[in-house]
Amino acid sequence: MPDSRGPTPDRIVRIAQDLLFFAYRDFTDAADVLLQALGLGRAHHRALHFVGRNPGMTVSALLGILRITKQSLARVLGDLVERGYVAQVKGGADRRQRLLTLTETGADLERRLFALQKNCLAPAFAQAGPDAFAGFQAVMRAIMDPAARSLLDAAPPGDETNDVR
Amino acid sequence: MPDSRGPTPDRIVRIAQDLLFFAYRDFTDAADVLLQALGLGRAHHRALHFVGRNPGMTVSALLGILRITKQSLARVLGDLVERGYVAQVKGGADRRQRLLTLTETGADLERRLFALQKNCLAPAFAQAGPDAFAGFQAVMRAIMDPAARSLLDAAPPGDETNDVR
DNA sequence: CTAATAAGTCAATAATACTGACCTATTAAC
DNA sequence: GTTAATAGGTCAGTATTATTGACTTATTAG
Repeated sequence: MPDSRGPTPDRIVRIAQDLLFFAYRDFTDAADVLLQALGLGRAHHRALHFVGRNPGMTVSALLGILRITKQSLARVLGDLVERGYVAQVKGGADRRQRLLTLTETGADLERRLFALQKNCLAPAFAQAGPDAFAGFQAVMRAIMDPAARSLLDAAPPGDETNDVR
Repeated sequence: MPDSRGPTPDRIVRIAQDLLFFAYRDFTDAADVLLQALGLGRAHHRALHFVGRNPGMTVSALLGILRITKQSLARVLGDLVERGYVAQVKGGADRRQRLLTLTETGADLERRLFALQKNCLAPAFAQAGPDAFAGFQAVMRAIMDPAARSLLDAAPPGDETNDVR
């Protein structure tokens, strides 16, 4: 008799491993041309992205998201501040904190990097359709650490300076 | 009047950036404990994974998938061969080729690493449901390079030694 | 006043990757 | 059959991103 069951659980996980590797590889590759032209790396892009998404965030919060050490972040953040992409201001409530924001130049760079990744992602979502995107979102959220999930839920909608209104 | 349109395209791309970062971060983290205990890194895991998925593949094919240089792969592959996880045999049709396969020890290690990632992924898929997985797959496939997509389609189903039959 | 916390810093090291140059064995093309 | 291209390997030097460990400065909290 034919096997009427769908793919086995292991098959599904195998497929997902491949999907995650290739999609992430090509997603991150998208911004590399611009980064390389500026002498920046992916670590800089990640920091720029999360500061842009969470203006006024603390250094600790950024460390928690990136899951790297303070010393690793120091180099990256130092570069970004030195080049005028990121600004640090003392916290109002807690003056030990250095709240991170993008400068205008930084926001501008982030938008250009965003545009490159949008070129990669937007056509994919358009082709797959809204239902597929909803499934994608549900799966990706379920894969990630619960802490990251609630972090996304708590995050402000963020500026949408790229949107045409 | 309320805005009846869904999220703007830019909003969707912003969300996807976060989803890709966090899901990939936690997916890759899952196998780290075992890798570290063995003194191996993620690069070793990636090589082991793709050789396991494509037994008898050429070195060139692996380089094309990983998108690293021959010299970078040399270290990783050298470690794996030296430790008896990967075997190289001369190609039959083209004897310049060194076809890559996992040894029994290598397949065993790969299964243990697989189990760790399965712990991360399988519950997520179970929770999200089969329709969500289909959407996830459609989106991830659309994100990746067409070459990678056809590579997945061409790939053999792979052994499923982990499956309970 | 003392503890803990937020952040920064110096130094050494590891993992992963790169460029460039060069070599061997084998296959393919003329 | 000589030549050119290909598959793979190797040596040397360097860059990026990350680590551990030790220590310092502000500032806040108990």
